[in-house]
Amino acid sequence: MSNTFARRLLRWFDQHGRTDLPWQHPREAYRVWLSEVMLQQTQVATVVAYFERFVGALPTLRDLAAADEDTVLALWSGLGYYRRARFLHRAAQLCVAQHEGELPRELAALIALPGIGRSTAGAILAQAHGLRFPILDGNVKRVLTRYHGIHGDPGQAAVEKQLWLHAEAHTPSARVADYTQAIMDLGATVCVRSSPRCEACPLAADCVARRDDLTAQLPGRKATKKIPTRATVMLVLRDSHRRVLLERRGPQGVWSGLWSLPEATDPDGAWRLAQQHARIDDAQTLPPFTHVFSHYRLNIEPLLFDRATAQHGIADNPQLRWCSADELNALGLPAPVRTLLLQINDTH
DNA sequence: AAGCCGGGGCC
DNA sequence: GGCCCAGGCTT
Repeated sequence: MSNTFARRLLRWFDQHGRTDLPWQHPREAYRVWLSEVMLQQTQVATVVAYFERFVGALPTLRDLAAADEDTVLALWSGLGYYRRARFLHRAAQLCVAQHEGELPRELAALIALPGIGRSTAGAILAQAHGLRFPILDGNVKRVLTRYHGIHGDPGQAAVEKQLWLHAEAHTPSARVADYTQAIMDLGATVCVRSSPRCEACPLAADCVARRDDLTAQLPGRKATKKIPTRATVMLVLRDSHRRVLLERRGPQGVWSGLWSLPEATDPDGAWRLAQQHARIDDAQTLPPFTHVFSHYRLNIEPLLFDRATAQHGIADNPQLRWCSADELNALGLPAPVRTLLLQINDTH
């Protein structure tokens, strides 16, 4: 094999690669796909428990396709980027309708499914089927920008195009599944963002960043932009049975499709809204807290309306429901809302 | 090309 | 508090 890059990487993988990840046993398409989607912008250590719970509840693609959306979102709750779960669900249903209940084995057909881009499609083909397709995720971008000494933000189209060419050139035709895992493992455990362990790297001998002492500069970072702050009042309407009123969020915006607390822009609006849903006597202001998203920070002021009496007609609205603490577990809730409700249940 | 979409871990 | 992480979709 003239491909010394892949050969060195595979030799390293045989000694130091990760072989105990749950989606490697068995390494089949549905599990690889699920892991890839969960791992989009979420770290391995966080994903493992979610993955095992998810495949425990929905072991096959057909199980996923047949599940209702609340079940899928509940299994996803806490992972974030909930659109990923909705795409996953829809893609599974498309596979049942169009591909005999299996993921297609063609790149274009995979990319045509919602939530699967070129890199995720490549990972599925390479890992599950041993087909020679490159991937280009955050780990591979870091390894390649350093190895080839490529400057600039890897998110820029021109830089990314260059990286795809390198990724393609390095991918071997044998042991593709192991190679794909190997280059991700190298990025995750050796060629890490800060203080990479170059002394342990099989590619160090001809790595440009290593040679020129540029590992701290590469990969280039995009200019940081400051994020705005928004505010909201969250209504905790609780009845005499300690059930809380939840409202399903719409299809647009953050937390789409999740069950959350009714919201108002200010305390006056909160009172008006609360009175539409229930008869109430008093409100208790709870400590405000901040939740940070990637693109803005949200100041949350919780307002507890205890011993509320539901107005008639609420039960007829499918977007509203009174929930006991037990029922919360079966629903997809935003992480800060889940945390808030657990705290209130403990202390009030 | 830029904006949108969560949450957790780490320093 | 800033930054990053097995990205992809929409505008």
